[in-house]
This record gives sequence, C-alpha cells and structure tokens, in this order.
Amino acid sequence: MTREAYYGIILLKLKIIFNKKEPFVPFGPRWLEARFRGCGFRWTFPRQVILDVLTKEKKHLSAEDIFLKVHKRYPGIGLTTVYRTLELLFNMGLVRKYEFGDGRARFELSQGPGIEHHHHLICRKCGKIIDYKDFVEDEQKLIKDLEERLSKKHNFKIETHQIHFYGLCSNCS
Amino acid sequence: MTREAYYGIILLKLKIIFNKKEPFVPFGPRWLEARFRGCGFRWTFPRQVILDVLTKEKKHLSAEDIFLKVHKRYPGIGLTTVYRTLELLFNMGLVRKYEFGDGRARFELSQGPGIEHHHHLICRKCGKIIDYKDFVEDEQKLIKDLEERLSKKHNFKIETHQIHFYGLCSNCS
DNA sequence: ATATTGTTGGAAATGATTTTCAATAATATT
DNA sequence: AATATTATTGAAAATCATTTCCAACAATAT
Repeated sequence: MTREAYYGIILLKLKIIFNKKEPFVPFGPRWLEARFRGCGFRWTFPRQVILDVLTKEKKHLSAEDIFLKVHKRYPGIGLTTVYRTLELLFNMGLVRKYEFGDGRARFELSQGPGIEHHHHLICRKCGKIIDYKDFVEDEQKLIKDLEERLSKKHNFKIETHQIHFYGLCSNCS
Repeated sequence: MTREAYYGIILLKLKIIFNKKEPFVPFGPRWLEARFRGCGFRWTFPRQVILDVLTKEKKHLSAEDIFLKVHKRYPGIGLTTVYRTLELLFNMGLVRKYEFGDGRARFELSQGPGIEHHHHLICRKCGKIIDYKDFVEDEQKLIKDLEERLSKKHNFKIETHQIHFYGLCSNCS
C-alpha cells in the first residue's frame, strides 16, 4: 500500500470516528489501548513502548529523544516507526507538537491522568525548555475571550493555542 | 576566516554594542543603515535589498519567499546570503523568526515605522497564516503580569513571546 | 489454523538550512 | 585617488531532521 493510500485511510478512519463520537475513553488502566482500538488501529508493541515513554517522560521530547529511550527497551524499533507513531498520535489528538526554533520538533502527550495544560519558557542561549502551568485561570479567561472574538472576526475555528516565552534562563543571564 | 570565528565576531560585536547602549536609532529615512553601521557591519547591496523586501512585504515570509523576491531585482544574490542575513538580523533583534509547524521558518521585520506587535492564526489544513493585532491591550496586561511572575519564579529573563492559534480557516472548515 | 491487511524496519530520498572556500566588494589606510 | 585590509558574498557540497519506498512481518479477522 502506498504511503498516500495508507495515510488517506488513517485520516479517513479518524474522520469517521471523530464525527461519530468524541473518542473519549475514561482514563482507566487501558484507556490508550481502548482509544487505539476504538479508532480501528492496532495495538502494537512499538506503539505501546512509545506511548509508555511519552507517559512517563512528560516533557517536550524530540523524536530522537524518544527513539533513544524506546530503543533501550526494544532495540528492534526503528526511528521511522517513532516518527510515524508520533504523526498518528498527533492526528489522533493525543500528542502536541511544538517547534521552538532549534530545528527539531518536540512532542508531548496531551491527554491522560496527570496531564495539565501548560506553556513553555525557552532559553535563547542554551535552549533549555521550562514548563509553566501557573496562572492558567487568568490566561484561560483571556484566551477564551480572544478565541471567540477572533473566530468571529476572521471566521476561523480555533482548536488549540501555544504560548512561547523566549529569553535567558538563570544559568545564561 | 572560519564560520565559527566569523560568527563569533558578529556576536561579540553585537554584545559590545548592546552593552554600551540601546542600539536604537530614530526611524529616519536611513535608520537601517545607521543601525548596521552602528553595530560595525557593512551596508551592502544584498542586505539593502533583503531589508527592502522585508520592509515592504510585512508578513511571515520564508527564506525562499524572500530569496525569490530579492532574486527578481538582483539575480546575482544567493540563497545562502538570504539565510545569513536573516540570521544576522535575528541576532540584531531586527527580525522575528517563527516556526509554525510546516518545517520552514518564517521571518518578519520586528522594528520600524508601521510595524505593530501581533500574533498568528494558522490553519492546520491549508497552512494559511493570518495576522491579528486585535485586543493587544488586554493581552499586554496579562502577558506583562505573567512575565513578571514567571521571571521571579523561574529566575528567567523574558525577552519576547509568541502566541500561535491553530485551527481551521474559513475555506477549510 | 490460515488468510487478510495494517504495521514495521532499513535504506534511500527529500528538503530546509549550514558550512566551506575562493572570489569579491566595502571600508580603512596610505 | 590608489592600495591594502578584511568583512561579505555565491556556488557547491555537506548536514540534519524528517519522509518515502518497499519487502518482510505481525496483529486481527475468518
């Protein structure tokens, strides 16, 4: 099967599922498996390991970071599979993808027990990334307001947002 | 001169100048030239043309976009020079660099007459980018507040921020 | 137990960006 | 104004993250 057909089917599957219902599954012990099967995808070992890494290491990992961690446990796994799985998870709405400016994308699980909405501080000198989840209430209020107004004005359906702060971390300033 | 030494010198120059004074020059007719010379850089023709393009086309251009426009007027110019100039301008604080997730960086002049602080809406389907500069006052207040608190808490010196909204544009939803 | 077909790994390809290096052009010096 | 100095440039090659191709494989359906 060509790549185009393969991903065409994936997107189609997701579209159908998402139109039928919110693919929400309670965060029980096997909710990820349920989510995969619910969307018609296979619950394979590589996917399990990648998701386990994402679940345990919550913070902005690059594809290579994930590959290295996964590789330790399951040396047979390929970098390609990591990229493919991340793309699938992104399309499923399970991971967020960030580009902070150093040329490599970062990924984070966006749903699950203990996952909180947050944004990032990025040091322009050493590249260190710090999460912050403070003052979310204030932000949420502004953003919600903003989203409503922007949606109307530009006829744009906003789904997510990212806020990046750039500057110098304690070591570099 | 090796690349490392060359850029070492550039960064050193910038550091010295920026420590001595705010490299601000009133936005007169030749303020860009003054800014360049003031930092010890040469005011070359390629740089002039690139800056002219950035000044006229204000919106989130990729390096290739800029190259193509510049190339029309001065076919001798190389893509390498465009990348190099953009890096220099970024280090001088004259351009902002964005990565919206499609694998290519976007650049915008960040200072000059008529340049306004703004953020972006990005369509996840067609990649269209819309600027918005509405409601900046509300945002500024929150952001300023946030910056102060984050600076203290994480001992992080915030210099800039970016807000990206992702969703579906009017054509794609 | 077997057939079906979605998924995988590795190698090769891609595309944006960076590096190298000799030639050139902007500025400083005479 | 002529020459010396050195920052800057362009083209080709290199690099690096990510994607594609394709034959082998493994998860699920029959």
